[in-house]
Amino acid sequence: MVTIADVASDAGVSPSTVSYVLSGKRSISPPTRRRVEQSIRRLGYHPHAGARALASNRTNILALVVPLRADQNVPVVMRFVASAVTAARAYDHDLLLLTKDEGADGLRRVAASSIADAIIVMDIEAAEPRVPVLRALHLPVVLIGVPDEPFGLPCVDLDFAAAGSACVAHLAGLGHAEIALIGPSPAVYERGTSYAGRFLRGFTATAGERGLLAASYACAPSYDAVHACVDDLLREHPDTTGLVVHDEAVLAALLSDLRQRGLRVPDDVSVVAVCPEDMAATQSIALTSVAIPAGELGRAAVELAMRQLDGETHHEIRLLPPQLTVRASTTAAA
Amino acid sequence: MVTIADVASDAGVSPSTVSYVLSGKRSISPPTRRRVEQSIRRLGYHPHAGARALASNRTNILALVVPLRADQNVPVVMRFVASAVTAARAYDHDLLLLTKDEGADGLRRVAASSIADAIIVMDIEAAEPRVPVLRALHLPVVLIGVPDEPFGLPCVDLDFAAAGSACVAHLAGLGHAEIALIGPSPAVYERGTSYAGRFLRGFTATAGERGLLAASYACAPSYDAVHACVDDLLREHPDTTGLVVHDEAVLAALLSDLRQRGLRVPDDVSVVAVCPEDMAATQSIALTSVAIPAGELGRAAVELAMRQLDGETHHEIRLLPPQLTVRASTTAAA
DNA sequence: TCGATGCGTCGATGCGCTTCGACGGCCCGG
DNA sequence: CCGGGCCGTCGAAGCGCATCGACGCATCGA
Repeated sequence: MVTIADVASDAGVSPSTVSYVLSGKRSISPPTRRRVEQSIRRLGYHPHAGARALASNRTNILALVVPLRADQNVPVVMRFVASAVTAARAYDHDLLLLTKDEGADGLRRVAASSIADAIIVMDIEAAEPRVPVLRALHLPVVLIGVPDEPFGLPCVDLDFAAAGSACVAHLAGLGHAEIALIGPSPAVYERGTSYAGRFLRGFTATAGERGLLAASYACAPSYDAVHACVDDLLREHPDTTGLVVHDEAVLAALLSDLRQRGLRVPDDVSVVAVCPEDMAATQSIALTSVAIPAGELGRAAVELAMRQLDGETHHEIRLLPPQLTVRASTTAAA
Repeated sequence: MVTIADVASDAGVSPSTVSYVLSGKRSISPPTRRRVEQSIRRLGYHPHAGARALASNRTNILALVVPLRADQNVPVVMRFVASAVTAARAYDHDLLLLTKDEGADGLRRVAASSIADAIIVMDIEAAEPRVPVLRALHLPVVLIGVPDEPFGLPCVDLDFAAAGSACVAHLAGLGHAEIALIGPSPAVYERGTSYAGRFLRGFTATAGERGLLAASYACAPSYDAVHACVDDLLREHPDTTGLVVHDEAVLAALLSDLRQRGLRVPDDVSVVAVCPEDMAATQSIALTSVAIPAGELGRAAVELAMRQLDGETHHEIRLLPPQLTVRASTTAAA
């Protein structure tokens, strides 16, 4: 193994000088710096992560706690993870993956063993039980999602209320008078995931302001459940002409179900989806949608973490504004 | 921070005794062990990961290199990651996530900085350029997928040749005489991903043995591409009654396309899919399928890694046998 | 009864790095 | 021409742990 001492003797300097070249914490003369950098490259030196962590109390590792239930929203989680690991690498950090299953003990373990410099937690519930634990950790934390009581913990999320609002406003602008929300499966509501409620509130409030009739359904992501849900919807609100779908897992089934019923999109029903961009574009019809900016969220979360590591204690709640893109699935009401 | 010295003085023993209690590498009398364990629990002691790594040359971290292209096979990757992290935890290890984007340099970095004890690499291509690098790393490595030249590196994968074979055998058994394979998008073949070719070989060989007419198409995962692909298929092989779909991204689009053409599944065409179990069950019709055992693969990969860390150098290539489950999408030929 | 054996525990050492204080040489102002 | 200050570099200490050799005590056979 190549150590800092090897580099030092190769470059004819002391180990501490090499360290300072690497960290930039003291000024080094250009010629010396150059010699050291050459030696580093030539020997392929990389500091031993453990030794560095021991001496500096910094691991250059970010922990990310993700939900790995299969029922979850897999593509969104995956995109989030992808952008987080990329963003972390841009700050010269690595990403350690933890599952929600490990619970509070897992968080304590990670903190106590100094395995990571900060923790990013996805899938935050409204009454998030991990919040007190996270606060007691004395470690930088970033939440993806907004619990009812964030207690000063920094949060990042899509502004779901505004997203619900935007969907309704779009349909209202097209002259639709009766609309319905097809929300995520009942399980999501039961779990108390905060975004579902926030979206629903934005949806309902704006429908009220605009004077629209607005129903709302929760639907599990299976063809049968979707079929039953649409049955209910058409029975209870036969004049519905606008649909807002807040669950990407349901999209394919819904579009297929509508087609089988002879309901054309957008001629008979306009559909607005809340889903990742590329998903909206690759359904059987290109969907007007509010994007779930998983990539931006991942980046933002890492940024907030890094900022805390730099000593800023800027306990903000950053809600990304929704972006509605009009595609082929919505049109003016008849 | 609670250190081993704190535990030691709390329990009235020396630090080394605490260490031996933890590692079990020397025998400790039951009373002492009990006192130490109590102190550990009471103080909430967890060894400092960096210090442990420095002293023992073991990090208790496994690195996992995943492809994070969006075009990829997201649900399968996610399942794999999920099971790998769970399996790793069962061995008291954590999972560090790396992206394929980092390439060979990333592998060298991880190895040189002793950040992980072993590396698991997904998305192996037939002519995998990373194989020589991985061999030179002097670190335990496990490949998910089988390159043309594994050179002694342990591999885990589904036996795709057998899977292709099983699909054909199932359709042949039902009396289908003319079948077609709808394979992954041309991009996958171009990249030289090894599993696509192996599946195709199994498919073709068994079709030959059984005397079936077998065509094969590569299809990108979009509704348009699927439509065009089915156009070609029906024009060139109008008597096809059995379809093997080896790309889960294409499934929903294909089923929807067939329905729109008035082709009923399974009455007019039988469909066998290669996809994760739950995906097969949640399409518009429950699909006869060969499972992609992402969970088992993740577990197996971690096991092979741990085994190498235990000193075994059992450079095996473990191909999991395919499991075909008959569901509602296949029936006897007319 | 005495030496040999083995079990349970301890102290010291070192893993590779960061960081702090110190020091020598240089430049500048008086 | 001399002293003070600054810049660039070095040496030493210590981060928390695993591990090795050593040691004391009890046990057993001769």
